[in-house]
Amino acid sequence: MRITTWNVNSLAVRLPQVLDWLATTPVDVLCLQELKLSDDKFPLAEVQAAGYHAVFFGQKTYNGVALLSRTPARDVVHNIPGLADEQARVIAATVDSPLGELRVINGYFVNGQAPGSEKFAYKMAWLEALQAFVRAEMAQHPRLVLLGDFNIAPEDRDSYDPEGLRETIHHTTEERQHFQALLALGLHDSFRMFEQPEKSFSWWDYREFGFRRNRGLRIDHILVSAPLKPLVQACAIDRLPRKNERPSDHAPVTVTLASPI
DNA sequence: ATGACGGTGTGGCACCGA
Repeated sequence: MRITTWNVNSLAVRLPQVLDWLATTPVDVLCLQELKLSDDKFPLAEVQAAGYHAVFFGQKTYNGVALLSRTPARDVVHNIPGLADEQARVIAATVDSPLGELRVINGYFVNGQAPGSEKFAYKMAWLEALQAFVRAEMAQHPRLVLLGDFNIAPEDRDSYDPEGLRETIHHTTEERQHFQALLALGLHDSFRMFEQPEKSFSWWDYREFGFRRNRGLRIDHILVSAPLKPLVQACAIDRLPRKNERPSDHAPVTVTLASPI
C-alpha cells in the first residue's frame, strides 16, 4: 500500500508527467496540490483512463487539491469545516485498503509570505483550525494519514540554510510549533521514522539552479496515526521527476504501508 | 537584492509561490 503527496504546480501543465509517473509508480493513493484549475477543467477522463478514481476541489489560478485512488473515495470533505476560506486547500476522504478503512487528509497549507504579514496571520489561523479539524477526524478515524505541502520545514535539518534563514518563512518558531502540535495529536512523521540521507528536500527553488545545487527545503510531509505507525515500511522522496523538462518545483513523497498477508 | 524562475491571467505586465 503506497500513498503519495505531490505539489504539481499546475495540473494542466504537469498532467503528462503525473500520468508518466503513475505508469511507472502505480501507487494506491496520489494526493495532489496546487492544481491551479477550476473543477470543470479537472482532467477526469485522463485520470480514469490511467486506472484511478478522483475527487478534487479546485479553483481558478490558485490552490486546488485532489485525491486519486485505486478504489473509490467516500465521505469527502472540502476545506476545514467551520473555517471561512476562499481558498481551496483541503480535501479529506476515506478509502478502502487491505488495512481496512483509511482516512486521508490532503492539505495545501498556507505559504504565509513573511512573519508579520497578513498572509502569515492567515497561515497561523489556518493551522489552528486545521489542528482542531484533524483532532476531530482522528477521533472518528483511527487509521489516518495527514499529508500534503505543509509549507513548514520542521527542523533545521530540513533546510539548506537553517542559519541564514532562521525565523524566516517556513522556518519560524511559530510554524514549527504548529507542526509539533500536529505530532502531539498522535501523528508521526513517516519520513523521520527511517534513516535518511542528509540534506533530503522535497522542494527546490526554480531560480539559481536550486535543484542542481540542492538548495531546497523539506516541506512536503506524510504524517500517520499511531495504529498505522507499525505498518510503515518506508518513506522516500522521488527526485527523478524534478529532472524532467518543465518540472514542478516539488518532488513526490511516498509512504509504503505493510499489507497484511 | 524589491533580483533570480515558472505558472496564471491578463495585457504589454502584475501577482503569487517558497
